[in-house]
Amino acid sequence: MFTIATWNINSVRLREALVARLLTEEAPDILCLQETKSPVEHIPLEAFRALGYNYFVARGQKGYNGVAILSKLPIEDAGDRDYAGLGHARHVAARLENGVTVHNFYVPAGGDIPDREQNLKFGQKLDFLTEMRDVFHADRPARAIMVGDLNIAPREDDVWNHKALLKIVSHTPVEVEHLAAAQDAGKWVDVTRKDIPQGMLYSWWSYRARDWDAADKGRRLDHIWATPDIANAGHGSRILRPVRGWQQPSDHVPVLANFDL
DNA sequence: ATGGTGGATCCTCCA
Repeated sequence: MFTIATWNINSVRLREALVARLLTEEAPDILCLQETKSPVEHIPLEAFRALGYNYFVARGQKGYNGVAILSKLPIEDAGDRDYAGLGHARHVAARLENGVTVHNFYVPAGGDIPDREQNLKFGQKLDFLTEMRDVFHADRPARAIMVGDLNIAPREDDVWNHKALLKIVSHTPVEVEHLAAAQDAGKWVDVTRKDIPQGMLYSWWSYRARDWDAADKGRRLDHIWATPDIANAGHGSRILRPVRGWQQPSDHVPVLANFDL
């Protein structure tokens, strides 16, 4: 059995101590980070190595984006793809010794206006999702897990108020449709919702709320999916809401799942 | 309806 976690850290250099705290308290075998906001060579690895995370695969750039995979289990670099040709570090993959491939994604947020005619970034988000669909369709993944900040809350119970968010980027029908097409193309199973089918689930709360905990205007933007051949091995999903209350937190919290593989 | 916060870097962009 191994545990995998995904967390949009919003600067791994600023929050090195928070990463170390998660690794100490939860000890996932694999931690996938997004928004590292750092060139790979400047990611602080010593504290993570000291905790047993001796394996590391990442892509980065200065100031923006960036994805990394820290692992206690041996992994090898399984490449990346520049989805939508943006030149951003938003995807990296790793392979475990048992043959499982882990994809770590950071889907573009998409700006504020949900219209590709008025907002270039929204179109780029849709194009990114369309290319995910096409890649999964052309080469159907097997024995694969895909995690990350997908920047879409697909279900009505993945947001604090479905009706109020229908025109808010991250929950518009067109985004949900594009995400569903990518999910369907790979036959991906939403492991978090397989394990927790009922009830409101959030993994992100805005920095802009006066009191994020009391207002509780959250969204489930961070996901763990698996291909059908291994999806039933996934269990014990959880979202670590208290992490949002840590000192100088990320606006996202870790999402975890176990796999009996 | 609006503005609210946070991070990195450049003198503003992105979320």
